[in-house]
Amino acid sequence: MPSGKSLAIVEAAARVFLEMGYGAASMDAIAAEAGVSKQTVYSHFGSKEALFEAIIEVKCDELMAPGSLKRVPGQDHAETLADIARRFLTLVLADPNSALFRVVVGESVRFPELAEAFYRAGPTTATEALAGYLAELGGQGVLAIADATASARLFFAMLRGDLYMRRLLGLTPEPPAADIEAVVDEAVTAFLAAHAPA
Amino acid sequence: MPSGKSLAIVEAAARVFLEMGYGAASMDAIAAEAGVSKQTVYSHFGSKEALFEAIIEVKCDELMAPGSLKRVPGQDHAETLADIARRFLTLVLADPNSALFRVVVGESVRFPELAEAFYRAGPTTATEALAGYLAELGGQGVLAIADATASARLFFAMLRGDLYMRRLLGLTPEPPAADIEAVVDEAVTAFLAAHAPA
DNA sequence: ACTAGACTAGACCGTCCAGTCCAATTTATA
DNA sequence: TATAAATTGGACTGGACGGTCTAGTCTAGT
Repeated sequence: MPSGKSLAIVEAAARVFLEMGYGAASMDAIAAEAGVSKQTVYSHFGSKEALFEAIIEVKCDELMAPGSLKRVPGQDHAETLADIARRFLTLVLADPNSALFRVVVGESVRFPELAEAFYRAGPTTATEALAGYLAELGGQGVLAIADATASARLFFAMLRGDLYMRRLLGLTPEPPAADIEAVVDEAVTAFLAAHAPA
Repeated sequence: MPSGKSLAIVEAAARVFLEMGYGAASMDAIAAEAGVSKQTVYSHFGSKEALFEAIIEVKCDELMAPGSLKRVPGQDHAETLADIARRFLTLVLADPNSALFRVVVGESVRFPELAEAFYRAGPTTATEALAGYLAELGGQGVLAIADATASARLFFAMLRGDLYMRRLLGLTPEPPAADIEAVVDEAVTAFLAAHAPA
């Protein structure tokens, strides 16, 4: 139960960490951003490391909260896949989330456990969910799926194309929906072609 | 013409920066690693920023030095694509290179020009080279290529799958050739299926 | 031998920052 | 209202680090 103060600290810390990275973020800046004294920060979270870890874990959880795989019943598989892809890309390319990823990558040497937590919360979870759906489609003969997990990974990989790379490097602002749609179309089309049943 | 000292500094700085990241790398550590006095570091490169930029640019150039697209004449297109993929993945997953990428991503806020230089040296160059080849294949009717650049990007995206992600997050050591081969096979197969001529 | 320039070792300066301490003040609770 | 708990703000410590400076060494070339 995050009281007002505690919540303010978490949110401020997230803002500062994601914007400036771990090294460049100072505890004074975080306290100021939270409108709270530094001592209060230290009584809620014992150290900078602990605060950072807490923030990253909270953000990882938030990232996965929107269940990312609610299927609409009447939909055919192409549109369902497009939906999943759209939701994935929108989430992953959004500003605070790509900033989070940048920070986790940048600090993965200093905080390997965080990188692992991120990997579990993100890629692993998403892959497993999609693999389940693909296995189902494979069973129905709608698609030719030899290895559902591998296919799920391939699907997400196809979505992490040039746009994703440019976001990762901070070269592009959050893209408009149309740009995302183009990537989704291309990936879904190619994926379906590559998994057409014999 | 890097004299012995200058070269030692560059190499030591590369090692330290890539291993520890920009923030955690101290100039004292770099000097010590180079077996050189700190003053010498400062007379060769005026500041930490300048040194970092120099190192990253050198590494970006090195990264692209192995021309990455020498085609063997008698080879069919599937094997050529597999070759390109193999070379790309081996390069990109190798230890110093993925460390470089991690650092560039992590510092892309503080050093946007470096991120841009990296993007140009890496993704842009590779994509253009492959797009040229794909356009050729398209012209011959070997593959159905509507947008050569888009297809090239898709090809590389397919290669940046789970293994790539795990390397990015520092969760896995440099993978054995067999692991790379599996990714190559999967990607090439899917890519060919998605671009089969009508 | 003389000189010039690169180099060394390490002291040193100023700054920044994580983390502590504390006296004063607010807030909550009974 | 009285008391306990949480918070504040700001001074402070200790240490790391970027960068400078200096006194002196090493090596060539002349």
